[in-house]
Amino acid sequence: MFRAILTSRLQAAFTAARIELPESFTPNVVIASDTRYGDYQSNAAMVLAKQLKANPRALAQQIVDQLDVADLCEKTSIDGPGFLNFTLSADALAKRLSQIVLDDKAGVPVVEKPKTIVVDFSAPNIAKPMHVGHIRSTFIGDSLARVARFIGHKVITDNHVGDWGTQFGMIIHGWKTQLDHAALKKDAIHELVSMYKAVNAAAKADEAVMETCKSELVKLQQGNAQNLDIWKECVRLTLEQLEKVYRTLGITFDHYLGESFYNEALAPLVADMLEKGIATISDGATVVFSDGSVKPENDPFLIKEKDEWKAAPCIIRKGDGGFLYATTDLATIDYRVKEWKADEIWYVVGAPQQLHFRQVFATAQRRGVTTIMTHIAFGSILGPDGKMFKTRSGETVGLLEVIDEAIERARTAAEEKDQGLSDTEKDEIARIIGTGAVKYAELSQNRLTDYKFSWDKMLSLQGNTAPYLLNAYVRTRSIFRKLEGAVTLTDDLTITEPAERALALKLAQFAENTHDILDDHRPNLLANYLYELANTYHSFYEACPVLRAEGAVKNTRLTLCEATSRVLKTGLGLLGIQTTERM
RNA sequence: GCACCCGUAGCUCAGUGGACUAGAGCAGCGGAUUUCUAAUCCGUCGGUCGCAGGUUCGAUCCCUGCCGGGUGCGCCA
Repeated sequence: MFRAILTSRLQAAFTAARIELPESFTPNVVIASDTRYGDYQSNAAMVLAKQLKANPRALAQQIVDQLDVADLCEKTSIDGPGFLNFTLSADALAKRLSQIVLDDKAGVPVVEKPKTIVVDFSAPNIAKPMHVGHIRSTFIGDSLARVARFIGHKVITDNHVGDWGTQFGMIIHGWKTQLDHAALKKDAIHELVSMYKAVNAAAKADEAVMETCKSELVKLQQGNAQNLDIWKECVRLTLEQLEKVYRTLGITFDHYLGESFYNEALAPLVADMLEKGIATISDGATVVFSDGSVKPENDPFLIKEKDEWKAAPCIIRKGDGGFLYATTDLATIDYRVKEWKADEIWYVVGAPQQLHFRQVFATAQRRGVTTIMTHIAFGSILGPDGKMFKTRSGETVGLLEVIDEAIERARTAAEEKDQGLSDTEKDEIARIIGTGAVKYAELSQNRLTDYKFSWDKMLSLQGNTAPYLLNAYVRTRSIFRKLEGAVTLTDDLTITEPAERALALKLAQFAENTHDILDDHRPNLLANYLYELANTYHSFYEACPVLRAEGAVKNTRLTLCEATSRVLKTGLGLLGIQTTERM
């Protein structure tokens, strides 16, 4: 990576210039946002000057005098108040280009210290409607897992399905009284969900129904054979269908350890916490209170009410003996730490659950867990009216409906284009473009901002979308199909045209961009990068004929096409998006 | 009330470990095609980066306080 090399050269220059660096100071090099001054830049001299109370430009000059970057840069300059700007040489770019083409990771280095990372995402509930939030969790989690794995970490994906909870009281009651077996056979999830909704409504209206549901739940929890069988069947049917959905989306999990997997661990866990004094009994429930180790305003176990900080404990066992979400989460952490030796656990779960995770993480830490636990939060998907899309209101947007519609639109577009493809080919291309469009619509956005759900935007085939990126890829492949004769790609590269240079530079930056994604767990940085790359390639494509060129120029351009092809395929793959040779 | 997230162009959104004229897409307008796939490219129109202070040579970005929207806050998940 150019950025890493420049950083270490800068470091060497500080040493050579005998500038004493304060502790905690490391020179910082970034990709220039404005290429007029250079390709990479550093504000190290300015930051350091402030700390040393020196003149930034003079300090910058001292550094530049000792800086050895002749093999990389054609120009190094000091601009403005003391910025160091680096302009790469055409040779360095050409060399880098050949590395990208020869490397099976398109030039992305692996991390020095691989970690074991558990990624917890998707987590649909059995027999409860999937809400649109599952779209975000599923795509963001899958992409982050792919990126982490790609750069060398050991990644374990775990679908923590909601297969045990209060919804089963209603489901079992519904199963016994109003199940439509024919409908269940046809579409299990659909029938279970509509049954759940019907019973939910009935229970709200009629206290007696609610009581029956509760008693069915208690029977299930006590191990009643009939209820256990119904529960098992529900889980089996739902998982079967879910796997089909995941297959369509190209998403896989290493494990499906749902909530029920931890049932046996809950009672001992609570007992242990009571014994250790981490938990106490309060109003009949078992809870965890603040230990006063942090300031009240940062304490997840406190809440201010009328100028007074009051306890907001984490409940791990209800007064009636039942366990909760937090209890299961704590048991799950134990398992992941003990069995999988997780260094990190990532929870890709909506922002509203932030407080819950802060409590759970703090509790786990008190129990001695040192694994890094991160809540990778995301915002809500809003309806067209700008309000929350909520399942309770009845408005459910099925993930499958969205995907199907997207595939159909892509199919229509493929039909209109008519590239002389067979129906089977068109079907496959429509699937890739359709699912890719939906995934890209999600992943190209900052995960924290709420966004408005829009069919048109999600399914659009124009603008900053998956089809745009795929089209760039298709253009690279098309050239190689028409190429006659063999070419040794990496021989004799000569970068001269501005469009060639811009593309080579952009390609080189795939490495930095890929590594940056995990700094803040943001796949949209990769999406943005790929969009810029596709855009740069399209411009290059218009400006620089490839097949009509000759000699070293043709060779260079073909290498640029090949590198673009690889980076796009690899990068889209990290977003969970497949590529297609034609479209 | 307290905590967290968000507030950037008509619409939908990027961006920033503090710089130079704040970027895209869509929508609008004007161009480019006997094509290496136009699902493309080039140009143009469009913004006091919610408001007010502070730190700074310099703030959309950091700090404080407001305003607006959203979410969460003891026995749901």
